[in-house]
Amino acid sequence: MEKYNHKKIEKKWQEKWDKDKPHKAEDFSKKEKSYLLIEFPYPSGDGLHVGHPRPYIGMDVIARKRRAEGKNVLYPIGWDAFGLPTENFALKTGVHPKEVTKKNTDIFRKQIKSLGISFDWSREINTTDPEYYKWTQWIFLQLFKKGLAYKASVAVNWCLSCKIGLANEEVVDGKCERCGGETEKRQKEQWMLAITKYADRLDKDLDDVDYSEPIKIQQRNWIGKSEGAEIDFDIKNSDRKIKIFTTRADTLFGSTYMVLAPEHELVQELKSQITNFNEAEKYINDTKKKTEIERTAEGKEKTGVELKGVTAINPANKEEIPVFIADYVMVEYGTGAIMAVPAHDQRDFEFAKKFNLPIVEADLVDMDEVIEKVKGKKTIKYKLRDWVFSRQRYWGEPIPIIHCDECGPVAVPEEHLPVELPDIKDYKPTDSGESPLSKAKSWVNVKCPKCGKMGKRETDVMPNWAGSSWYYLRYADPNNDKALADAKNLKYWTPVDWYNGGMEHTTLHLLYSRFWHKFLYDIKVVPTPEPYQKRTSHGLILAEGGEKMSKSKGNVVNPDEIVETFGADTLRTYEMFMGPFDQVIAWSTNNMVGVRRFLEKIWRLQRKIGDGSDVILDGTIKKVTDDIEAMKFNTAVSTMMILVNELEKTKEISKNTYEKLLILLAPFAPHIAEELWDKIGNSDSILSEVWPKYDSKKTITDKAEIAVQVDGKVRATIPVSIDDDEDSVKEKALSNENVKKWTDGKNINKVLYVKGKIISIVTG
RNA sequence: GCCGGAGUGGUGGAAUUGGUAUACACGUACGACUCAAAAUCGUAUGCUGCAAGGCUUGUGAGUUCGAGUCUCACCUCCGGCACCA
Repeated sequence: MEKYNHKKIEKKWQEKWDKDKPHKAEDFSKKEKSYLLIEFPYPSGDGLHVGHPRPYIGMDVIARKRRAEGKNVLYPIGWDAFGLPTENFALKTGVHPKEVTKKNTDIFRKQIKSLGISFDWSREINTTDPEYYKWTQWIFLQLFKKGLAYKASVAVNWCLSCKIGLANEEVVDGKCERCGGETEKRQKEQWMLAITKYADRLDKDLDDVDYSEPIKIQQRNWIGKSEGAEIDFDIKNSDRKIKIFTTRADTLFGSTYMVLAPEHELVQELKSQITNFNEAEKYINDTKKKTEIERTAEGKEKTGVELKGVTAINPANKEEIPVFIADYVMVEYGTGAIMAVPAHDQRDFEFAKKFNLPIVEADLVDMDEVIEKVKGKKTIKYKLRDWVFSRQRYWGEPIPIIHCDECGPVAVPEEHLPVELPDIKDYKPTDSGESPLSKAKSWVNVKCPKCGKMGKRETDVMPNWAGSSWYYLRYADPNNDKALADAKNLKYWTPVDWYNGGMEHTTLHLLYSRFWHKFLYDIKVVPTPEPYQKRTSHGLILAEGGEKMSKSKGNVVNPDEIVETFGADTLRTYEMFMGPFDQVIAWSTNNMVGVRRFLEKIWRLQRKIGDGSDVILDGTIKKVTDDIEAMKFNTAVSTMMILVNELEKTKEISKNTYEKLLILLAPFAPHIAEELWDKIGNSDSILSEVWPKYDSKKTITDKAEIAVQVDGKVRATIPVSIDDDEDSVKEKALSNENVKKWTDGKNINKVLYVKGKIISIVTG
């Protein structure tokens, strides 16, 4: 018998799959469709590390199994290739981002192919391809036409080192999500997408999809739906009112002062009435100067200034109460103003203590009655903010808008799409925040499509989340030049049946793409209200010491080396076996050895094929089948290991048993499965084999033995058969020698028999 | 602070959802094969004890014939959110 030579085998079958394309999905096939999706990678210059393919392998196992079950599986791949690292690398080396991207995707493609993932490579897409981003721009224009893309002057989170404005979702602990650098607020004209218009549906429709519970909860928290009421407070000697939002209208009687956000416009409007306006103005300017980190780092110590001369009237008890500005109230949320109830709110309490304000317990009253009495209005507020969509960099999709002095922002006519990125020499970002594209004068200066006068192109580009917000639609029809995808294709393939990705994208990509999809649904481009029927997540793979893998720490495990020395099948099966799929786990090359041994055992089993009787496989088949669908890949593998250990002990095994084992193994270790399938005399590929069925009656292991407990402790096991009646089993248990030893001289109070499981004897 | 998730051998982890805790794998020890080593195979391996037995799923209580699993309180770790009214 030849030795198991993974290099030879894996090369052989990968070349065959490349040629025969057995993983190609068929549009409009009569078979039941199954659209499986992983998050398409960003092709970085470093290539893959061993953690990247974990989700690809997991979904590949499911894809291969479902094909064997007769489904028409779409399992596609592409490249999310716009973004900063490529641009930064290009800036450093002088190589154009386009070329960097080409080089990186070539490396990634080669690496992924070396793992034998069954992607349908005929549908490969790339977000930086003009034929692709043409449709990203097209979607933007539809948003623009419906008023959901608009330009506004907003305080954006500005990353000082990337020199780029960030969306709220991209700021973590006041720092840039990408580079970890400090951010500050800058007032800038930005393109915004009105995701808040969809807040309600993005929250509510989570009821209709099969996402894992933590994902739903995290999205709901981020959307931050909060039901309450808006109530107007009169201002003494003024016809203006202060509108507040509260979820606790029932505490209105305990409101002893009010707070406006420093940036609240009412502060300026009441200027003439405020006797200490200089003091207030200084506080407002100080607040503006603070970066996000400073504002939260100073944290708990409350600051503020009373607006002297301004007195509000509590509508519940008509009491006159003072009005403050303080930075613990945010302009962006609610109405930017609050009624403070120090007896019932921790923050108000701290503030009241510091400023010696009265703390009054509110009587328990009915919320609805109070709202009605003070003529309040029930409303719902969300924490979700509109999406800052402008980026002042080069390597992104140009926003297809032309600014005209006469007409304002005008959409580029659809027949002029794509607006391609101009080739420019200098695409360095600028401190002023002006996009590098503004330097391409001949590109920028164009005629207004509406009036024909000279106008200027928008020079901001889209964020890297744009192309990924709809890519799963393109896979349904990747080469269409009339539409983002043909309606027929979308009707056949969408929604995505199962989408697996990282938990870190829950409030970014996942939410953004749900928003775009809902919009496309509203304008009747896509046939379903939700893009993804089911969403699961995978755990990160850490380095051996339990730290995150990173180039700088030098602890990156390269899959190429593992494939070279152990083989792709070992790598694949180990990544499935190492632990629960959704859990963070540390890499261990030592532990991987066990999986290699397992595959070698299967390899050697081929010698034993002979007259052996069929081993009852039903239990194994059921367990592997169910575990794969539940993503419990680790126990699926261990179930096969148990079977293989058993087969090793027998002299001869039947061909049928061995073949079934190979079919079960194939989704995990496809190369060795194909090779062995071929070696034992099959002319067809194992890929055309049908997933084995099991007899569910035979999977119930009618245990030959059950345990006997005396006073809660197992004292014996006795043989029973499924037909034994209760009394005879009890009789058998009580007459057992070991049991007698423990019941001797005691009263037997109770004997319980749980069929097929246990006998419990209670003595007194 | 709030919202999730998790604590099981020397290690990664199993446990049919209330029914024989520690499957599977790594590691370790001993044995077989070998001149030898590697590979492979076999046996053992939660702790304690010569043994019978006792103890054991982060800690403490509770429910139950029976708890890793359910309830309450607490501790620790991981993830998310955070002056959000």
